[in-house]
Amino acid sequence: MAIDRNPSTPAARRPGRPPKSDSAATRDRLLDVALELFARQGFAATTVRQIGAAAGISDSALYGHFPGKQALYDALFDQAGPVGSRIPALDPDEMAAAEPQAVIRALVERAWAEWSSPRARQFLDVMLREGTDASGPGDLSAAIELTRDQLQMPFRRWQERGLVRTDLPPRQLVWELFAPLQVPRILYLRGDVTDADLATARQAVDNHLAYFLTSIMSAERTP
Amino acid sequence: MAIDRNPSTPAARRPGRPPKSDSAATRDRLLDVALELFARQGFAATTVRQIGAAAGISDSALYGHFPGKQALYDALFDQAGPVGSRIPALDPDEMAAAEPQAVIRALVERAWAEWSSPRARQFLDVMLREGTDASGPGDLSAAIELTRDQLQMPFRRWQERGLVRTDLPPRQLVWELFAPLQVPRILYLRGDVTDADLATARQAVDNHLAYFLTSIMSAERTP
Amino acid sequence: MAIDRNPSTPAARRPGRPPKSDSAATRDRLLDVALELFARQGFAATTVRQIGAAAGISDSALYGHFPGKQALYDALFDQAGPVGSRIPALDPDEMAAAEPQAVIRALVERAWAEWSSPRARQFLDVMLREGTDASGPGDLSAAIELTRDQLQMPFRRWQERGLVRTDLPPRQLVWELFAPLQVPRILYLRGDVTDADLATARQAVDNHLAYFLTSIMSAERTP
Amino acid sequence: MAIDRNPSTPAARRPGRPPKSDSAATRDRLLDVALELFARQGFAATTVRQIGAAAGISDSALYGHFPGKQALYDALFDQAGPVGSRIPALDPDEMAAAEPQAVIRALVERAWAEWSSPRARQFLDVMLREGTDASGPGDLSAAIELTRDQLQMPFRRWQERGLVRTDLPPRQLVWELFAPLQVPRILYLRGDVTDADLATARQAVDNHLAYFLTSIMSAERTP
DNA sequence: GATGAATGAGCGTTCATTCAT
DNA sequence: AATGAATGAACGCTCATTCAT
Repeated sequence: MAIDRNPSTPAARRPGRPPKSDSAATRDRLLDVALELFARQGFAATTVRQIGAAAGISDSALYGHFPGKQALYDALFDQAGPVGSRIPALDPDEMAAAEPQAVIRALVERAWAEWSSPRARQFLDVMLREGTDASGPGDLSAAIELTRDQLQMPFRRWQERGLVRTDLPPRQLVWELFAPLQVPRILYLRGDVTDADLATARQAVDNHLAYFLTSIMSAERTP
Repeated sequence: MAIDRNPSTPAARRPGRPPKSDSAATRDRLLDVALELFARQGFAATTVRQIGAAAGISDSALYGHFPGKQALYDALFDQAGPVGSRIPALDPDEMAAAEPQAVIRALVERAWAEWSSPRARQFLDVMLREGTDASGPGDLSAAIELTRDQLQMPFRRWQERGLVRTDLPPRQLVWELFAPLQVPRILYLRGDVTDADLATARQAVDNHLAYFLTSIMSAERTP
Repeated sequence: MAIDRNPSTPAARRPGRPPKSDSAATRDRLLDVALELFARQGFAATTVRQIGAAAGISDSALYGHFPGKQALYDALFDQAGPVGSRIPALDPDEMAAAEPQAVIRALVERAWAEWSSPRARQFLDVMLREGTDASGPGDLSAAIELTRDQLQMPFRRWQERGLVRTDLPPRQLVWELFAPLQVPRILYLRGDVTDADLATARQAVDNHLAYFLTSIMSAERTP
Repeated sequence: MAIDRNPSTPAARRPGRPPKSDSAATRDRLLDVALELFARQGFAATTVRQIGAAAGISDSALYGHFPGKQALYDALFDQAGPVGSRIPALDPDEMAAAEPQAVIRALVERAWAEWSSPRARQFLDVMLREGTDASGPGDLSAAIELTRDQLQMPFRRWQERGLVRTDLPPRQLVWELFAPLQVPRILYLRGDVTDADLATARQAVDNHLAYFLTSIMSAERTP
């Protein structure tokens, strides 16, 4: 029968934290929700409190994981790399040896798969929005150039084998395949895409693919 | 000799003109500088103080011309209409009757002139940046559709006269001409364009034009 | 008979300011209350909201008068000059010609008047508290040195006339008069002085004065 | 030979010593670094993180030793006692019997030794800075009073023996000896003292000592 | 039509403190 | 005895907006 040694305790409950924890998971959650909010509202219009709330923590807890709002943003892009360059490359020699039609269809399919992923759509939103930073639309441009470099060799081989038209340099042929695909991507494959948007974008991709394949068939042309 | 009835009047007041200092001019100046700032920094990151200062008035004076910051933004887009639709149309019958090559070259030239104007570049920046509002990239999409509508007739006529390929519907041909041009536009024709950017964009336009013209020439194709 | 063009105005009252104004007066009030708060609590422990509230405005309005909290602090010391140097100087020649006793009594009286003013007491508090800044106790030191410079001439003259002891340089005699007076000042003449404090300080000053006057009388000494 | 009951014990546990890692040592380290930081930056501007880091533990570990930041501060002053009272007393009878000159020189030497110690300098800083708390400059005042009490007896004896002037009460003579010494102390013997500061302070002390000794010599005076 | 003093909401960030481990 | 993830309060400051002049 212990005597209550402190009967006059006013006992106002002080701050503290409730239960649980998991540092790495929280960090990842912060990155996820931040990407989504930056994509939807832009960096400046997204508040630290929103990010915290969406991740299920208070705003001040965020500072235990990142030094600040900008650092969160930077971490997002460090982790992502050049955004458009994610089309998984096929083996160059294999491509050169195969039929152009099949190879090109496969490449476009891969681009589609990459671009329509939620993460890629959100990164695209942020990239288009935040023009001033290092990670502006310049990234998109760099991604296109990278693709041109990677694919010019197979196209040259196909030209040498007489499978595709030879009146234009291979780098331009790659451009004519991929650059137009960025248009449905930019117009429809955004963070908040609807099913209708997806269908519209897919239709545009298929149409362009058909046009491109018929346009590069070898034929006599007068440049 | 008229007697000066008011010897201290610094400027003789002319009869036909209302005395108000310059309301409309100030309003226009506000729209101009706001567009420039929104394009460069985004809506959220632009303050009314900045806009006022750039227009040569105090921030509170802005509220004499617009009910608020958002209203200024809205007025900008009300005044502009669908952004990409500004390609001055040629006469449809004239187009249909002329040589495709010459007409298409002229159309692209007009698009280039429109897109490279400072105002159009700034509007593009704002549109790409502010995705949430009514005036997001949807406008770009609408502009492309509008062009497709306006130009499908001449292409159909050319098809009927055997001047361009017939394996694809005319609306798609228009798409294949104009949609790819949006890529250099979006990547390089921004508010803060440099001479190098301009040259790069122009080169891409010319390259695409040459490719397009050779690709739509009538020829036998197996779809 | 104007028609009410806007009968559905919901008219939620938005922010705004109530009435009145007077820029310079508000600025002065801010300086006053800031000095008092800095003296009582220290710079770091005083919040901008406290200063604003004490001056009768909101915290954000403060930024219309000063660029920030530090600027307010700096303005306070720019306006004040070296804190201890405010003892109004007497005319040097007049001093040298007069009786030492009377002159010295007058000087101490002036120092007392200056040091016991509310403003000087508050400045002393702040100075002693904020050791890191340019306006730390170094100012006190500078003030003492200044006094030594200003008064050494009359003491030398008195020495030459055989009115005060000659075994010590005049600068030290000045030190022995004024430096000890800083002790009651520092201990009792603070921002929150009570009547009892004032009396204690005054007693210490009088005691020291009596001691000093008898100690500097010319007499034979063996150093 | 005792059998090791716990073969995985990394360190053999010695019988007589409590197993707690170093509680008392950590506590002392916390007090030390807290004093230094409070002296340098002030209480409000010093964070518990800084204190913890300087003591080699995390901030939350501090709460295992003290209930909070304020408690640490209080512990510091509980442990210290009245700050200026640390001048080690000489034996009263011995003092009264000896030559005033020698005794006074010895006393001043002890005061100097005490005041120039790092710990005393840091306490002085904190005391002057934190005026609001119980441990403000009132402590300094108390210390001076204490010294006056302790030394008035020897001075009275010297007066009775005709060795020092009798026109002033012994308590004031003590004041005239020690109070002025607080001035170089406060101005120069701070936490961050430089060698130049030390030399300046020492010079002031020596000058005052010489002046005092010649001023209290017995002589006929007319009050 | 314009100014400038003022406001209230809210922002990014810091801090003393709590608690499960 | 110590850690580290978390909290809630508060801080300095910015911003869009109001209103008397």
